[in-house]
Amino acid sequence: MTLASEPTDHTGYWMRMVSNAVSQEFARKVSSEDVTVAEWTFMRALYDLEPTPPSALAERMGMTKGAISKLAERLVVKGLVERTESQEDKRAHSLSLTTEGRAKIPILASLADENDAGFFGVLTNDEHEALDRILKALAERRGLKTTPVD
Amino acid sequence: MTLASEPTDHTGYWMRMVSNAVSQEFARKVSSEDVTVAEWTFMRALYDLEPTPPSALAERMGMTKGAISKLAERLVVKGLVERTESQEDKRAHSLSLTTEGRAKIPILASLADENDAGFFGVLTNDEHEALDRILKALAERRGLKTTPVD
DNA sequence: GTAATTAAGTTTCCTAGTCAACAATGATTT
DNA sequence: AAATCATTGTTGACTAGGAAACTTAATTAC
Repeated sequence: MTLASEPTDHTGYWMRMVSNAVSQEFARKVSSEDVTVAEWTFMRALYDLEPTPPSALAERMGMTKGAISKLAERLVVKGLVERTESQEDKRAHSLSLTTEGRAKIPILASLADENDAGFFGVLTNDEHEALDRILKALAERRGLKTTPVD
Repeated sequence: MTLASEPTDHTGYWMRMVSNAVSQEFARKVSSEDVTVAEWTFMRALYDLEPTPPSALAERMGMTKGAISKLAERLVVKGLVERTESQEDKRAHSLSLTTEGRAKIPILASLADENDAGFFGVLTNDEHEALDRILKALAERRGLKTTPVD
């Protein structure tokens, strides 16, 4: 017997290898639009939810409120997101995409489509379908829910 | 038609969600041994290669030499890794596990085994085998090679 | 109706990477 | 043998996120 199992014996090893590669390739693509993957994830969530308080984004993205606060600030500085003060609750505010931010959504979305199609295009249809099915089953059975950022 | 595809339409989305969950769970487990995932990956690579120059680890782990330099330093401080000056080349040195570091390998390896088995244990054998097969095919066909850290 | 508690966001400090500049040494050219 | 060029590893400036302290405002308890 050996003292230590091989890392390559683990599904998690291959999972991370592939996942990192997809993300890195996507990061490279979105950087052409001067946006990071986290920023895209944020904007895409906002597109579905706007106007929404930062706390909802934190929940959805599985990030701390501190991280969301800084991420939002970066996007405000870039002119892609704007804050609106709440009248009922003076502590709170809501976030929305600016016109410029909203205009970027379809562009970034098609980069995301392209990236996924390109990366997983080396699989046969059967393989691709099986992979999707198994990943979704895993997420379901393990009760995963937050939108992955990195 | 919609302006933007759903993130959940992408295989990469589910991939990241699952991969992040495995990593986070593993990070929690290894922290009980006062080690980070990057540190474990480093030590496990060293276990196979020692004594080896930092540059080889950087290559294997897909990290910059700067990152490796700092990671090695942290492990030296923890007493898990040691440096040996090279005689032929005064710029170079090689890294090895200390006795203490080597003693941790089987412990951490079994945490890794446990983590993988536990996480993917919700899959049927057929699903698990299919997942492994497809991930390896993907890595192969896309020419991926570095040991994933995070 | 005031005090204590809870909630929303921000800020500070910390960790862990990248990238690029660097010092020191070694290799190559001429 | 000197000058140039390449390589090894470290350092410093910067980025991005987490944890927890903090500020301000709202809610609850009494």
